[in-house]
Amino acid sequence: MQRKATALDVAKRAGVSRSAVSLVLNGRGDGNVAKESQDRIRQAAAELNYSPNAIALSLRNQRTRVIGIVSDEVVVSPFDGNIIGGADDVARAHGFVTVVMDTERDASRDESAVETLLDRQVDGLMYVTVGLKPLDVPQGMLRVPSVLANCFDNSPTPRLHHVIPDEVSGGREATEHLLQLGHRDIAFLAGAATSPAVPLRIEGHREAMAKAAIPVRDDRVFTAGWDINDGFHGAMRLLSSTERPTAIACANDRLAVGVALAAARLGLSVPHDLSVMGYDDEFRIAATMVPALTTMALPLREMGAAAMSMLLEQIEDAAQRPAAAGGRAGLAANAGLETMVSCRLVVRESTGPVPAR
Amino acid sequence: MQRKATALDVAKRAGVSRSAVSLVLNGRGDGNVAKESQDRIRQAAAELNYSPNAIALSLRNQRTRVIGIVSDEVVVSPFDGNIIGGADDVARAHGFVTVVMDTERDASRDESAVETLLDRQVDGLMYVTVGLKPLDVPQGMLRVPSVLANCFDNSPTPRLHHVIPDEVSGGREATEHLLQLGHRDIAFLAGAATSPAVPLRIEGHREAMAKAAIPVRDDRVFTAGWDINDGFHGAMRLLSSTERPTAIACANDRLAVGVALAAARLGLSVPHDLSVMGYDDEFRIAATMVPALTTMALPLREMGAAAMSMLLEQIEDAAQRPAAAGGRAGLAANAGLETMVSCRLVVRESTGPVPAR
DNA sequence: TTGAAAGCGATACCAT
DNA sequence: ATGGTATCGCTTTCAA
Repeated sequence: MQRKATALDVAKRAGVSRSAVSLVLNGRGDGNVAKESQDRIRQAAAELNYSPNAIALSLRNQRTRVIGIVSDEVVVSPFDGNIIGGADDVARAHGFVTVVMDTERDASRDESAVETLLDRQVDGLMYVTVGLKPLDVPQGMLRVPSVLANCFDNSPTPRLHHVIPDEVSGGREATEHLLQLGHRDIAFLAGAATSPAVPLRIEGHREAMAKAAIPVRDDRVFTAGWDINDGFHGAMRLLSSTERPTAIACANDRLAVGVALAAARLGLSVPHDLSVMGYDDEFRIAATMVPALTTMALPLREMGAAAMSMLLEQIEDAAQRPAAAGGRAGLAANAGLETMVSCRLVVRESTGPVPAR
Repeated sequence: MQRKATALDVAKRAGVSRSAVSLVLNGRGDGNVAKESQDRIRQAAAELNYSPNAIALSLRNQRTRVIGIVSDEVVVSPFDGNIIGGADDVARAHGFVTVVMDTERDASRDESAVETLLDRQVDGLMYVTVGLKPLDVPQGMLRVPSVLANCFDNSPTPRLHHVIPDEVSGGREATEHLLQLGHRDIAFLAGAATSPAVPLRIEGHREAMAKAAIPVRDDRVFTAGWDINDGFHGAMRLLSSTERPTAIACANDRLAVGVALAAARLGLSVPHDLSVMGYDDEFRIAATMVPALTTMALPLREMGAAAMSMLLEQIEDAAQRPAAAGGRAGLAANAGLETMVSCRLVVRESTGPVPAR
């Protein structure tokens, strides 16, 4: 509760001026301050347990070293969470702190969240979404360096850089894995039709099938939803017919749990009678399922890290070029506005060779 | 990228002094500033889209309206996340912003996270953990108003207020629900032995059984772990014997998923042949399981909200009594250091009447 | 009713 | 080598 020591306290104790304290503690003592004074200053600082007041620093330097993150649904999601985790790692490594505001899926709170952050003079802004989606970029994000993670600027002329997973190749590689195991009759249980990720993954699936010269049956690919019960019902439909697929690729791990449940209920063994693939490599689900799920891991932490690196670079650039040239020049010079990060196949126990006829 | 308007800009535009602007915009215009000037000021502010610089405000007022939250594992957890969500709601309603630092289960980062937050002059601190646990309180937390959520001060003489769930009654009510359905042979699949929540819930279970005058068999209560596979193996052990329990209460929902999986594999129908209970009401799991899980919901948001209210009160108190009386007086005056929040039974489809013999 | 000035904590320039 | 001073944006007291 007692007040922290200030630079003035340190100066008094060391018998020097505030300026000297500032110079020494910022490493520019040599050549400016006598060695003896330096020692006294450092000792005094240590004794008083001095560390500079970040607020005063921010006001003075006109940079807060704070990055604002707006998320549509962090708090209940291992997805957003991991993106933010990856972003935070990078930020911390550069001496930045992140403050995240969650709009809890209420898009009308976007603008005000951004304004709040802007009032606090954040050096940059990042918007993170749970699932891949187009975003109506809040106006305020155009006023400071900003970046998008897992979403993209939903405007005719995109203005912000975004980092997204490569869903097409994710879908393709998932199917390729199954193909390699000898499967020919592969069903694809996609997520909810509203997600832009869904058509992309399906596209990947079709590419893989085409390459293997296997026709894709219409009744083997459909949108189900994202939850366990959706997977369960989809699987029941797929598996009840006599002519059932030998493998089911799912658009996320919870769907795969539902599929496994259905299989168990039908007396089908996974992976012996049926191979099941997940997607996401969801924490606490995929690795501990029985059997453990083969899945396509979303590169969440990498995405967050990439987005933050990008953002920090922009901020650095803007600081170099003091208030000149309209600010966005640095970005325009970039190769493009899009960074795609690859998904990663994780092979576990829920997939296996196609059963003998 | 262009600089924001300051109070000075507004003053110039309205043809008054900065002081006038400050007074009017803070609602103390009447009696101090001419009505005419007030109008001009408000209009100028609107035109310039003025909002005060929160950093300058913080420095001036010596309060930042920022609450620092340290968490051991937010980013991948719906648990911490919901506590923080509840806390953030309350903070926002009072004009505060939260900044959360995640230590990612590395306790050695506690102190430095707290120091970082303290350097940024947070008005208060809150520590949140994923599971109930004793906490070695970081020194820095004693220097500003602080509160603990889902953890408690692990020191001979606790100093910080904490908010935790009432695990004993949670365990008891779960078992009572099963008892009411007619079950007599009830197994209890507890989590990992290291969690302090486990003995508490078991205690509740025993209380309920005792009240119903049913002896608890030693082989019906054991610690399994927290994951799907743990539930699966525990259930296989329980269900393979000819004399199997008619109900299994689990210490979390993922265990229950494992149990359901085992049941399906053994050809047992839930809830017809076997009732299964979860715990936590985990988002995206419990409600969408097949069958949907009856579970004991942890009052996460309520806990976060209660903790934040508590904290904000402390901060208010401290502000009233300017630097006087050693600061902690307000807390000591409190009834106690502990707030317990009840769990809530959520009945869905995985529990049913005991099967006829 | 209004404006001038001090001060919050730190940095950087400019005299000395 | 050293210390005084202006400055960041804002609130608040005090004099006019």
